[in-house]
Amino acid sequence: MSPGRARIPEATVSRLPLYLRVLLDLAGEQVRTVSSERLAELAGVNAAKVRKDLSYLGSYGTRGVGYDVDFLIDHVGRELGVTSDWPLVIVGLGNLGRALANYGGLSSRGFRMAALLDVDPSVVGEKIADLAVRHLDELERVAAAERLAVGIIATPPAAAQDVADRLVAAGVTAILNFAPVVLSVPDHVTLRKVDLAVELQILTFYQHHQARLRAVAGDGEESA
Amino acid sequence: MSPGRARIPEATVSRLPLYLRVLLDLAGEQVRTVSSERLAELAGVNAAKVRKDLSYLGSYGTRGVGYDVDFLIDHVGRELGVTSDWPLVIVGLGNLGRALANYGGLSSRGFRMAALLDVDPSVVGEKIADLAVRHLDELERVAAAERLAVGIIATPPAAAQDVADRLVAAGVTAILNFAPVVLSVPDHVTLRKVDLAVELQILTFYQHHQARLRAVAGDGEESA
DNA sequence: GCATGTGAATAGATTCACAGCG
DNA sequence: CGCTGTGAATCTATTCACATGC
Repeated sequence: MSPGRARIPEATVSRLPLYLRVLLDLAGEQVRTVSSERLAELAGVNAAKVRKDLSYLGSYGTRGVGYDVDFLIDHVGRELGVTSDWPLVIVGLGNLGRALANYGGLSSRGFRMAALLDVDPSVVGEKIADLAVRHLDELERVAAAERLAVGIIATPPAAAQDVADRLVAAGVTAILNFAPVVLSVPDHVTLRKVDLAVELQILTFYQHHQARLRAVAGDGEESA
Repeated sequence: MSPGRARIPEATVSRLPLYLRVLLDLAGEQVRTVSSERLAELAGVNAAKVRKDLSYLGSYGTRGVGYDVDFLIDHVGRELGVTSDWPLVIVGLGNLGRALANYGGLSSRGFRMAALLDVDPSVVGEKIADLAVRHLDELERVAAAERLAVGIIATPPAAAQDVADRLVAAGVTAILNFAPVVLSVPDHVTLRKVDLAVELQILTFYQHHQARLRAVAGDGEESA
Protein backbone atom coordinates (compact mmCIF):
# COMPACT_ATOMS: atom_id res chain seq x y z
CA MET A 1 0.00 0.00 0.00
CA SER A 2 2.54 2.55 -0.92
CA PRO A 3 0.46 4.73 -3.23
CA GLY A 4 2.34 5.12 -6.46
CA ARG A 5 5.94 4.92 -5.43
CA ALA A 6 7.00 3.69 -8.83
CA ARG A 7 7.46 6.46 -11.37
CA ILE A 8 4.26 7.05 -13.22
CA PRO A 9 4.69 7.31 -17.00
CA GLU A 10 3.96 10.67 -18.55
CA ALA A 11 1.26 9.24 -20.78
CA THR A 12 -0.48 7.82 -17.76
CA VAL A 13 -0.32 11.12 -15.87
CA SER A 14 -2.00 12.89 -18.73
CA ARG A 15 -4.90 10.42 -18.57
CA LEU A 16 -5.48 10.51 -14.82
CA PRO A 17 -7.52 13.73 -14.90
CA LEU A 18 -9.73 12.16 -17.52
CA TYR A 19 -10.31 9.05 -15.43
CA LEU A 20 -11.07 11.25 -12.46
CA ARG A 21 -13.74 13.13 -14.34
CA VAL A 22 -15.38 9.95 -15.57
CA LEU A 23 -15.30 8.51 -12.06
CA LEU A 24 -16.90 11.63 -10.63
CA ASP A 25 -19.65 11.36 -13.23
CA LEU A 26 -20.23 7.74 -12.25
CA ALA A 27 -20.33 8.63 -8.58
CA GLY A 28 -22.91 11.27 -9.42
CA GLU A 29 -25.04 8.52 -10.91
CA GLN A 30 -24.68 6.48 -7.72
CA VAL A 31 -22.57 3.86 -9.47
CA ARG A 32 -20.59 1.98 -6.84
CA THR A 33 -18.19 -0.16 -8.83
CA VAL A 34 -16.84 -0.02 -12.36
CA SER A 35 -14.89 -2.43 -14.53
CA SER A 36 -11.83 -1.42 -16.50
CA GLU A 37 -13.85 -2.16 -19.59
CA ARG A 38 -16.61 0.30 -18.72
CA LEU A 39 -14.20 2.93 -17.49
CA ALA A 40 -12.24 2.58 -20.71
CA GLU A 41 -15.37 2.99 -22.77
CA LEU A 42 -16.34 6.17 -20.93
CA ALA A 43 -12.84 7.59 -21.16
CA GLY A 44 -12.45 6.65 -24.81
CA VAL A 45 -9.42 4.43 -24.32
CA ASN A 46 -8.47 0.76 -24.26
CA ALA A 47 -9.32 -1.38 -21.21
CA ALA A 48 -5.83 -2.81 -20.82
CA LYS A 49 -4.52 0.73 -20.76
CA VAL A 50 -6.87 1.65 -17.93
CA ARG A 51 -5.76 -1.34 -15.90
CA LYS A 52 -2.11 -0.65 -16.49
CA ASP A 53 -2.52 3.04 -15.71
CA LEU A 54 -4.34 2.33 -12.47
CA SER A 55 -1.84 -0.33 -11.51
CA TYR A 56 0.84 2.38 -11.35
CA LEU A 57 -1.09 3.95 -8.49
CA GLY A 58 -1.38 0.66 -6.66
CA SER A 59 -3.67 -2.34 -6.85
CA TYR A 60 -7.01 -0.87 -5.97
CA GLY A 61 -9.30 -3.20 -7.90
CA THR A 62 -11.01 -6.40 -6.91
CA ARG A 63 -10.62 -9.34 -9.26
CA GLY A 64 -13.87 -10.60 -10.58
CA VAL A 65 -15.61 -7.40 -9.51
CA GLY A 66 -13.93 -4.23 -10.67
CA TYR A 67 -12.96 -0.98 -8.99
CA ASP A 68 -14.76 0.75 -6.16
CA VAL A 69 -15.67 4.13 -7.61
CA ASP A 70 -15.35 6.22 -4.45
CA PHE A 71 -12.14 4.51 -3.46
CA LEU A 72 -10.63 5.16 -6.88
CA ILE A 73 -11.77 8.79 -6.85
CA ASP A 74 -10.02 9.18 -3.56
CA HIS A 75 -6.77 7.71 -4.79
CA VAL A 76 -6.66 9.30 -8.22
CA GLY A 77 -7.68 12.61 -6.69
CA ARG A 78 -4.96 12.35 -4.08
CA GLU A 79 -2.43 11.58 -6.79
CA LEU A 80 -3.48 14.70 -8.66
CA GLY A 81 -3.59 16.84 -5.54
CA VAL A 82 -7.28 17.66 -5.91
CA THR A 83 -7.65 18.08 -2.17
CA SER A 84 -4.91 20.66 -2.01
CA ASP A 85 -5.25 24.37 -2.54
CA TRP A 86 -3.71 25.52 -5.82
CA PRO A 87 -3.61 29.28 -6.22
CA LEU A 88 -3.59 30.33 -9.88
CA VAL A 89 -2.51 33.58 -11.44
CA ILE A 90 -3.58 34.62 -14.93
CA VAL A 91 -1.42 37.10 -16.77
CA GLY A 92 -3.08 38.79 -19.72
CA LEU A 93 -6.81 39.46 -19.65
CA GLY A 94 -7.74 39.72 -23.27
CA ASN A 95 -10.52 37.53 -24.58
CA LEU A 96 -8.76 34.32 -23.72
CA GLY A 97 -7.68 35.41 -20.25
CA ARG A 98 -11.23 36.45 -19.48
CA ALA A 99 -12.55 33.13 -20.67
CA LEU A 100 -10.10 31.34 -18.43
CA ALA A 101 -10.94 33.58 -15.46
CA ASN A 102 -14.60 32.70 -15.91
CA TYR A 103 -13.95 29.01 -16.43
CA GLY A 104 -16.17 27.11 -14.00
CA GLY A 105 -15.36 23.91 -12.24
CA LEU A 106 -11.88 24.89 -11.18
CA SER A 107 -12.66 25.26 -7.50
CA SER A 108 -14.01 21.73 -7.32
CA ARG A 109 -10.63 20.54 -8.55
CA GLY A 110 -8.66 22.34 -5.87
CA PHE A 111 -7.88 25.46 -7.88
CA ARG A 112 -8.40 29.00 -6.71
CA MET A 113 -7.96 32.20 -8.68
CA ALA A 114 -5.40 34.13 -6.69
CA ALA A 115 -4.85 37.07 -9.02
CA LEU A 116 -5.52 38.49 -12.47
CA LEU A 117 -2.71 40.60 -13.88
CA ASP A 118 -2.32 42.78 -16.95
CA VAL A 119 -0.35 45.83 -18.03
CA ASP A 120 -3.05 47.58 -20.04
CA PRO A 121 -4.29 50.60 -18.01
CA SER A 122 -7.75 50.22 -19.52
CA VAL A 123 -7.98 46.70 -18.14
CA VAL A 124 -6.29 47.14 -14.77
CA GLY A 125 -8.95 47.83 -12.16
CA GLU A 126 -11.68 46.10 -14.11
CA LYS A 127 -13.56 43.40 -12.27
CA ILE A 128 -13.62 39.97 -13.88
CA ALA A 129 -15.23 36.99 -12.21
CA ASP A 130 -15.36 38.86 -8.90
CA LEU A 131 -11.69 39.73 -8.96
CA ALA A 132 -10.17 43.10 -9.72
CA VAL A 133 -7.45 43.01 -12.35
CA ARG A 134 -4.16 44.27 -10.92
CA HIS A 135 -1.06 45.55 -12.65
CA LEU A 136 1.58 42.99 -13.56
CA ASP A 137 4.02 44.90 -11.36
CA GLU A 138 2.08 43.61 -8.38
CA LEU A 139 3.10 40.05 -9.18
CA GLU A 140 5.87 40.08 -6.59
CA ARG A 141 3.49 41.36 -3.95
CA VAL A 142 0.96 38.65 -4.81
CA ALA A 143 3.63 35.99 -4.77
CA ALA A 144 4.87 37.18 -1.40
CA ALA A 145 1.36 36.94 0.04
CA GLU A 146 0.86 33.34 -1.00
CA ARG A 147 2.72 30.59 -2.79
CA LEU A 148 1.40 30.67 -6.38
CA ALA A 149 1.04 27.18 -7.78
CA VAL A 150 0.47 27.84 -11.48
CA GLY A 151 0.97 30.82 -13.71
CA ILE A 152 -1.23 31.02 -16.78
CA ILE A 153 0.14 33.09 -19.64
CA ALA A 154 -2.52 34.52 -21.93
CA THR A 155 -0.62 37.52 -23.23
CA PRO A 156 0.33 38.42 -26.79
CA PRO A 157 3.28 36.32 -27.97
CA ALA A 158 5.77 39.18 -27.78
CA ALA A 159 5.22 39.58 -24.04
CA ALA A 160 5.10 35.92 -23.10
CA GLN A 161 8.79 35.24 -22.49
CA ASP A 162 9.14 38.28 -20.29
CA VAL A 163 6.10 37.28 -18.29
CA ALA A 164 7.46 33.75 -17.95
CA ASP A 165 10.75 35.14 -16.63
CA ARG A 166 8.92 37.26 -14.09
CA LEU A 167 6.74 34.35 -12.98
CA VAL A 168 9.82 32.20 -12.50
CA ALA A 169 11.59 34.99 -10.60
CA ALA A 170 8.53 35.24 -8.37
CA GLY A 171 8.87 31.57 -7.52
CA VAL A 172 6.22 30.06 -9.78
CA THR A 173 7.28 26.54 -10.80
CA ALA A 174 4.43 25.52 -13.11
CA ILE A 175 3.34 27.48 -16.16
CA LEU A 176 0.55 26.95 -18.65
CA ASN A 177 1.27 28.92 -21.78
CA PHE A 178 -1.45 29.94 -24.22
CA ALA A 179 0.72 32.36 -26.18
CA PRO A 180 1.81 30.98 -29.56
CA VAL A 181 5.52 31.11 -28.85
CA VAL A 182 8.16 28.71 -27.53
CA LEU A 183 9.18 29.66 -24.02
CA SER A 184 12.43 28.97 -22.20
CA VAL A 185 12.26 28.23 -18.52
CA PRO A 186 14.70 26.67 -16.06
CA ASP A 187 14.67 22.92 -15.61
CA HIS A 188 12.86 23.02 -12.30
CA VAL A 189 9.84 24.73 -13.85
CA THR A 190 7.18 22.57 -15.44
CA LEU A 191 5.84 24.05 -18.64
CA ARG A 192 2.90 23.05 -20.77
CA LYS A 193 1.41 24.83 -23.70
CA VAL A 194 -1.94 25.06 -25.43
CA ASP A 195 -1.94 26.46 -28.92
CA LEU A 196 -5.17 26.87 -30.84
CA ALA A 197 -3.56 27.48 -34.21
CA VAL A 198 -1.39 24.39 -33.84
CA GLU A 199 -4.40 22.24 -32.99
CA LEU A 200 -6.27 23.52 -36.01
CA GLN A 201 -3.32 22.95 -38.30
CA ILE A 202 -2.96 19.38 -37.09
CA LEU A 203 -6.62 18.83 -37.92
CA THR A 204 -6.30 20.31 -41.36
CA PHE A 205 -3.22 18.24 -42.02
CA TYR A 206 -5.33 15.14 -41.65
CA GLN A 207 -8.16 16.63 -43.72
CA HIS A 208 -5.71 17.42 -46.42
CA HIS A 209 -4.23 13.95 -46.36
CA GLN A 210 -7.48 12.07 -46.09
CA ALA A 211 -8.63 13.95 -49.14
CA ARG A 212 -5.47 12.85 -50.85
CA LEU A 213 -5.88 9.23 -49.85
CA ARG A 214 -9.46 9.20 -50.99
CA ALA A 215 -8.48 10.58 -54.36
CA VAL A 216 -5.98 7.78 -54.83
CA ALA A 217 -7.93 4.89 -53.36
CA GLY A 218 -11.09 4.58 -51.33
CA ASP A 219 -9.13 3.38 -48.34
CA GLY A 220 -10.63 4.05 -44.92
CA GLU A 221 -8.43 5.41 -42.18
CA GLU A 222 -8.83 5.35 -38.45
CA SER A 223 -8.90 8.41 -36.29
CA ALA A 224 -8.32 8.52 -32.59
CA MET B 1 11.48 11.83 -53.43
CA SER B 2 7.95 12.98 -53.98
CA PRO B 3 6.48 14.56 -50.89
CA GLY B 4 3.85 12.82 -48.86
CA ARG B 5 4.50 9.32 -50.13
CA ALA B 6 5.28 7.60 -46.88
CA ARG B 7 2.93 8.02 -43.95
CA ILE B 8 4.07 10.81 -41.66
CA PRO B 9 4.14 9.82 -37.97
CA GLU B 10 1.59 11.46 -35.75
CA ALA B 11 4.24 12.93 -33.48
CA THR B 12 5.86 14.56 -36.49
CA VAL B 13 2.57 15.99 -37.71
CA SER B 14 1.99 17.64 -34.36
CA ARG B 15 5.37 19.38 -34.61
CA LEU B 16 5.06 20.65 -38.17
CA PRO B 17 2.93 23.69 -37.22
CA LEU B 18 5.57 24.63 -34.69
CA TYR B 19 8.36 24.40 -37.23
CA LEU B 20 6.32 26.46 -39.61
CA ARG B 21 5.88 29.23 -37.09
CA VAL B 22 9.57 29.30 -36.28
CA LEU B 23 10.42 29.37 -39.97
CA LEU B 24 8.05 32.26 -40.58
CA ASP B 25 9.70 34.16 -37.74
CA LEU B 26 13.10 33.52 -39.30
CA ALA B 27 11.90 34.65 -42.71
CA GLY B 28 10.62 37.82 -41.07
CA GLU B 29 14.15 38.46 -39.84
CA GLN B 30 15.47 37.97 -43.38
CA VAL B 31 17.23 34.74 -42.45
CA ARG B 32 17.84 32.75 -45.64
CA THR B 33 19.08 29.38 -44.38
CA VAL B 34 18.84 27.54 -41.11
CA SER B 35 20.51 24.44 -39.71
CA SER B 36 18.61 21.66 -37.98
CA GLU B 37 20.49 22.63 -34.85
CA ARG B 38 19.24 26.21 -34.88
CA LEU B 39 15.73 25.25 -35.89
CA ALA B 40 15.68 22.72 -33.07
CA GLU B 41 16.82 25.33 -30.58
CA LEU B 42 14.09 27.73 -31.64
CA ALA B 43 11.43 25.05 -31.60
CA GLY B 44 12.59 23.65 -28.29
CA VAL B 45 13.33 20.16 -29.58
CA ASN B 46 16.27 17.93 -30.45
CA ALA B 47 18.18 18.50 -33.71
CA ALA B 48 18.04 14.88 -34.82
CA LYS B 49 14.29 15.01 -34.38
CA VAL B 50 14.04 18.04 -36.64
CA ARG B 51 16.06 16.30 -39.35
CA LYS B 52 14.04 13.12 -39.11
CA ASP B 53 10.75 15.02 -39.10
CA LEU B 54 11.73 17.03 -42.17
CA SER B 55 13.02 13.95 -43.93
CA TYR B 56 9.48 12.57 -43.92
CA LEU B 57 8.45 15.46 -46.15
CA GLY B 58 11.32 14.84 -48.53
CA SER B 59 14.97 15.78 -48.64
CA TYR B 60 14.87 19.53 -48.76
CA GLY B 61 18.14 20.37 -47.05
CA THR B 62 21.64 20.91 -48.41
CA ARG B 63 24.45 18.99 -46.71
CA GLY B 64 27.05 21.23 -45.24
CA VAL B 65 24.68 24.21 -45.46
CA GLY B 66 21.28 23.64 -43.92
CA TYR B 67 17.73 24.30 -45.06
CA ASP B 68 16.53 27.13 -47.27
CA VAL B 69 14.01 28.95 -45.09
CA ASP B 70 11.59 30.03 -47.82
CA PHE B 71 11.75 26.67 -49.52
CA LEU B 72 10.98 24.89 -46.27
CA ILE B 73 8.13 27.26 -45.46
CA ASP B 74 6.68 26.45 -48.82
CA HIS B 75 6.88 22.71 -48.33
CA VAL B 76 5.81 22.53 -44.69
CA GLY B 77 3.01 24.98 -45.42
CA ARG B 78 1.87 22.90 -48.36
CA GLU B 79 1.88 19.79 -46.20
CA LEU B 80 -0.33 21.54 -43.65
CA GLY B 81 -2.57 23.04 -46.27
CA VAL B 82 -1.83 26.62 -45.30
CA THR B 83 -2.52 27.82 -48.81
CA SER B 84 -5.98 26.30 -48.84
CA ASP B 85 -9.16 27.88 -47.58
CA TRP B 86 -10.42 26.25 -44.40
CA PRO B 87 -13.84 27.48 -43.31
CA LEU B 88 -14.34 27.16 -39.55
CA VAL B 89 -17.55 27.10 -37.57
CA ILE B 90 -17.64 27.82 -33.84
CA VAL B 91 -20.54 26.43 -31.85
CA GLY B 92 -21.05 28.03 -28.46
CA LEU B 93 -20.21 31.67 -27.95
CA GLY B 94 -19.64 31.94 -24.26
CA ASN B 95 -16.40 33.42 -23.04
CA LEU B 96 -14.26 30.80 -24.69
CA GLY B 97 -16.10 30.85 -28.00
CA ARG B 98 -15.75 34.62 -28.12
CA ALA B 99 -12.06 34.38 -27.41
CA LEU B 100 -11.67 31.89 -30.24
CA ALA B 101 -13.74 34.02 -32.61
CA ASN B 102 -11.46 36.96 -31.89
CA TYR B 103 -8.28 34.91 -32.13
CA GLY B 104 -5.97 36.67 -34.57
CA GLY B 105 -3.57 35.08 -36.97
CA LEU B 106 -5.97 32.49 -38.26
CA SER B 107 -6.44 34.00 -41.67
CA SER B 108 -2.72 33.98 -42.33
CA ARG B 109 -2.82 30.22 -41.79
CA GLY B 110 -5.54 29.60 -44.30
CA PHE B 111 -8.45 29.65 -41.87
CA ARG B 112 -11.63 31.63 -42.29
CA MET B 113 -14.46 32.05 -39.82
CA ALA B 114 -17.49 30.80 -41.73
CA ALA B 115 -20.12 30.97 -39.00
CA LEU B 116 -20.72 31.46 -35.31
CA LEU B 117 -23.58 29.42 -33.88
CA ASP B 118 -25.34 29.32 -30.54
CA VAL B 119 -28.76 28.44 -29.14
CA ASP B 120 -29.06 31.19 -26.54
CA PRO B 121 -31.56 33.81 -27.81
CA SER B 122 -29.67 36.53 -25.99
CA VAL B 123 -26.54 35.68 -27.95
CA VAL B 124 -28.02 34.93 -31.36
CA GLY B 125 -27.92 38.07 -33.45
CA GLU B 126 -25.03 39.56 -31.54
CA LYS B 127 -22.04 40.63 -33.60
CA ILE B 128 -18.69 39.12 -32.66
CA ALA B 129 -15.55 39.77 -34.64
CA ASP B 130 -17.61 41.20 -37.50
CA LEU B 131 -19.86 38.17 -37.73
CA ALA B 132 -23.43 37.90 -36.57
CA VAL B 133 -24.09 34.91 -34.34
CA ARG B 134 -26.69 32.64 -35.90
CA HIS B 135 -28.87 29.98 -34.37
CA LEU B 136 -27.48 26.46 -34.28
CA ASP B 137 -30.45 25.35 -36.37
CA GLU B 138 -28.87 27.17 -39.28
CA LEU B 139 -25.94 24.78 -39.27
CA GLU B 140 -27.36 22.75 -42.14
CA ARG B 141 -27.89 25.88 -44.20
CA VAL B 142 -24.34 27.04 -43.54
CA ALA B 143 -22.96 23.60 -44.39
CA ALA B 144 -24.93 23.55 -47.62
CA ALA B 145 -23.52 26.92 -48.63
CA GLU B 146 -19.91 25.88 -48.21
CA ARG B 147 -17.91 22.85 -47.22
CA LEU B 148 -17.07 23.39 -43.53
CA ALA B 149 -13.57 22.18 -42.73
CA VAL B 150 -13.46 22.27 -38.95
CA GLY B 151 -16.13 22.51 -36.29
CA ILE B 152 -15.06 24.01 -32.98
CA ILE B 153 -17.15 23.01 -29.99
CA ALA B 154 -17.13 25.53 -27.16
CA THR B 155 -20.44 24.68 -25.57
CA PRO B 156 -21.21 23.49 -22.05
CA PRO B 157 -20.31 19.81 -21.65
CA ALA B 158 -23.91 18.63 -21.61
CA ALA B 159 -24.52 19.97 -25.12
CA ALA B 160 -21.26 18.88 -26.70
CA GLN B 161 -22.17 15.38 -27.88
CA ASP B 162 -25.34 16.59 -29.50
CA VAL B 163 -23.47 19.36 -31.27
CA ALA B 164 -20.84 16.89 -32.40
CA ASP B 165 -23.54 14.64 -33.85
CA ARG B 166 -25.08 17.55 -35.71
CA LEU B 167 -21.72 18.67 -37.06
CA VAL B 168 -21.02 15.17 -38.30
CA ALA B 169 -24.47 14.92 -39.85
CA ALA B 170 -23.77 18.21 -41.61
CA GLY B 171 -20.65 16.72 -43.16
CA VAL B 172 -17.97 18.16 -40.91
CA THR B 173 -15.05 15.72 -40.69
CA ALA B 174 -12.74 17.51 -38.26
CA ILE B 175 -13.71 18.66 -34.79
CA LEU B 176 -11.83 20.55 -32.13
CA ASN B 177 -13.54 20.05 -28.79
CA PHE B 178 -13.08 22.45 -25.88
CA ALA B 179 -15.90 21.00 -23.80
CA PRO B 180 -14.67 18.88 -20.89
CA VAL B 181 -16.32 15.69 -22.01
CA VAL B 182 -15.36 12.64 -24.07
CA LEU B 183 -17.04 12.71 -27.46
CA SER B 184 -17.87 9.82 -29.76
CA VAL B 185 -17.57 10.38 -33.47
CA PRO B 186 -17.45 8.01 -36.45
CA ASP B 187 -14.06 6.75 -37.58
CA HIS B 188 -13.88 9.03 -40.56
CA VAL B 189 -14.05 12.13 -38.36
CA THR B 190 -10.83 13.48 -36.88
CA LEU B 191 -11.29 14.66 -33.33
CA ARG B 192 -8.94 16.59 -31.08
CA LYS B 193 -9.62 18.05 -27.70
CA VAL B 194 -8.30 20.86 -25.56
CA ASP B 195 -9.13 20.74 -21.89
CA LEU B 196 -8.00 23.47 -19.54
CA ALA B 197 -8.79 21.60 -16.34
CA VAL B 198 -6.87 18.56 -17.54
CA GLU B 199 -3.83 20.66 -18.40
CA LEU B 200 -3.89 22.29 -14.98
CA GLN B 201 -4.24 18.97 -13.23
CA ILE B 202 -1.29 17.54 -15.12
CA LEU B 203 0.76 20.51 -13.98
CA THR B 204 -0.27 20.12 -10.38
CA PHE B 205 0.48 16.42 -10.50
CA TYR B 206 4.07 17.29 -11.22
CA GLN B 207 4.10 19.99 -8.57
CA HIS B 208 2.82 17.46 -6.12
CA HIS B 209 5.48 14.98 -7.14
CA GLN B 210 8.25 17.48 -7.53
CA ALA B 211 10.90 15.02 -6.37
CA ARG B 212 11.22 14.09 -10.03
CA LEU B 213 13.90 15.59 -12.15
CA ARG B 214 12.43 17.57 -14.97
CA ALA B 215 8.89 16.82 -15.99
CA VAL B 216 7.73 18.33 -19.21
CA ALA B 217 4.87 16.60 -20.87
CA GLY B 218 4.18 18.86 -23.81
CA ASP B 219 7.11 19.93 -25.93
CA GLY B 220 9.11 23.06 -25.90
CA GLU B 221 11.24 23.03 -22.84
CA GLU B 222 14.66 24.47 -22.61
CA SER B 223 17.01 25.75 -20.00
CA ALA B 224 17.60 29.46 -19.77
C1' DG C 1 34.71 20.53 -43.86
C1' DC C 2 30.23 20.33 -42.41
C1' DA C 3 25.39 19.57 -41.81
C1' DT C 4 22.01 16.54 -43.81
C1' DG C 5 19.76 12.12 -44.07
C1' DT C 6 19.13 7.70 -42.25
C1' DG C 7 19.95 2.93 -40.59
C1' DA C 8 20.54 1.08 -35.99
C1' DA C 9 19.97 1.40 -31.07
C1' DT C 10 17.28 2.87 -27.40
C1' DA C 11 13.41 4.36 -24.90
C1' DG C 12 8.63 4.65 -24.19
C1' DA C 13 3.77 3.51 -24.79
C1' DT C 14 0.26 0.35 -26.10
C1' DT C 15 -1.76 -3.95 -26.57
C1' DC C 16 -1.97 -8.87 -25.98
C1' DA C 17 -2.88 -12.78 -23.45
C1' DC C 18 -3.19 -15.25 -19.54
C1' DA C 19 -1.99 -16.34 -14.76
C1' DG C 20 -3.95 -15.37 -10.34
C1' DC C 21 -7.29 -14.20 -7.15
C1' DG C 22 -11.69 -12.94 -5.15
C1' DC D 1 -16.39 -18.02 -13.00
C1' DG D 2 -15.09 -12.86 -14.21
C1' DC D 3 -12.06 -9.25 -14.03
C1' DT D 4 -7.78 -7.52 -12.34
C1' DG D 5 -2.85 -7.20 -12.64
C1' DT D 6 1.16 -7.83 -15.27
C1' DG D 7 4.96 -10.04 -17.93
C1' DA D 8 5.84 -10.36 -22.85
C1' DA D 9 5.15 -8.84 -27.47
C1' DT D 10 4.34 -5.14 -30.35
C1' DC D 11 4.22 -0.72 -32.05
C1' DT D 12 5.76 4.16 -32.01
C1' DA D 13 8.89 7.67 -31.14
C1' DT D 14 13.37 9.44 -29.94
C1' DT D 15 18.14 9.59 -30.09
C1' DC D 16 22.63 8.13 -31.64
C1' DA D 17 26.26 7.99 -34.80
C1' DC D 18 28.16 8.13 -39.10
C1' DA D 19 28.17 7.57 -44.12
C1' DT D 20 26.89 10.73 -47.69
C1' DG D 21 27.24 14.41 -50.67
C1' DC D 22 27.30 19.31 -51.37
